[in-house]
Amino acid sequence: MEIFLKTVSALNDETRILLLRFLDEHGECCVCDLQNSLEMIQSRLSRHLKILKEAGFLRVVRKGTWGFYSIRSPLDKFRSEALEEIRHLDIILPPLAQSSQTGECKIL
Amino acid sequence: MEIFLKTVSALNDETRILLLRFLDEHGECCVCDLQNSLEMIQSRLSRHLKILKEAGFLRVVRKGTWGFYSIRSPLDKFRSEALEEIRHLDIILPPLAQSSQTGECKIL
DNA sequence: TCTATAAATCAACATATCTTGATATTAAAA
DNA sequence: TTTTAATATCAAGATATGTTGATTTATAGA
Repeated sequence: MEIFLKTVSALNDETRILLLRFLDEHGECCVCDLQNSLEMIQSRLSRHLKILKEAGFLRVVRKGTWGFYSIRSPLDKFRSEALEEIRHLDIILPPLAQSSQTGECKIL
Repeated sequence: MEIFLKTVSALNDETRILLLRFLDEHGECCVCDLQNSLEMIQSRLSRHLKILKEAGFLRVVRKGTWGFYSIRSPLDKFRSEALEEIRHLDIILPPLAQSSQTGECKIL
């Protein structure tokens, strides 16, 4: 029950749905690219990434001070059904701002 | 997005998960049987039934002053996946108290 | 070691959701 | 028509969740 509720409550937020959709579309992203792309302040983003990770949707790979988040794979049946559902929502996805690659990443 | 969020937020509550599981197990039930079976006060039950109905999980048939709730059928893919998930949670289901049939239904 | 950057966590406030008890609505029965 | 039973809705308080700005942690580089 707890795990199911954790999974469901992770889905129960517009910001997190957008995050899942964005990572599904663009693949692995570092936090600062997500900040730039989604114009979201850092603490907010970090919070939602953590919730999605702990609900089993995301994985993180750390490289130095950077954190790279991506959709966990494989997802179990229910989570991948949920993701499939999210794929079909009509969400306006902002483009990926790859400031991490251009070296212009100076948040704040 | 709105519909998906409504569906998900309907699932995001232990009481409603129990209700779905109970109705899935026992089939159509009237509100007062649910009250007796689940030992839940009336306003609380009524609220959760409404949320589940408006999220597309339940249907109601009225017969006089009675309301009979059941799992809506057919459910779309995501909702039936969710229900399937709920079926496999280990929830202790109270037995169905059919006070409506024995005529002993006098709530409060 | 000292500094700077990326990311996580904390504290305070705002908003949403759940619970309960009280009241309103509706339909059947007297 | 009046009463009663079943259900729905409302109002108030308690708890949970989201947002922001400030602080902390951790790592790379000077």
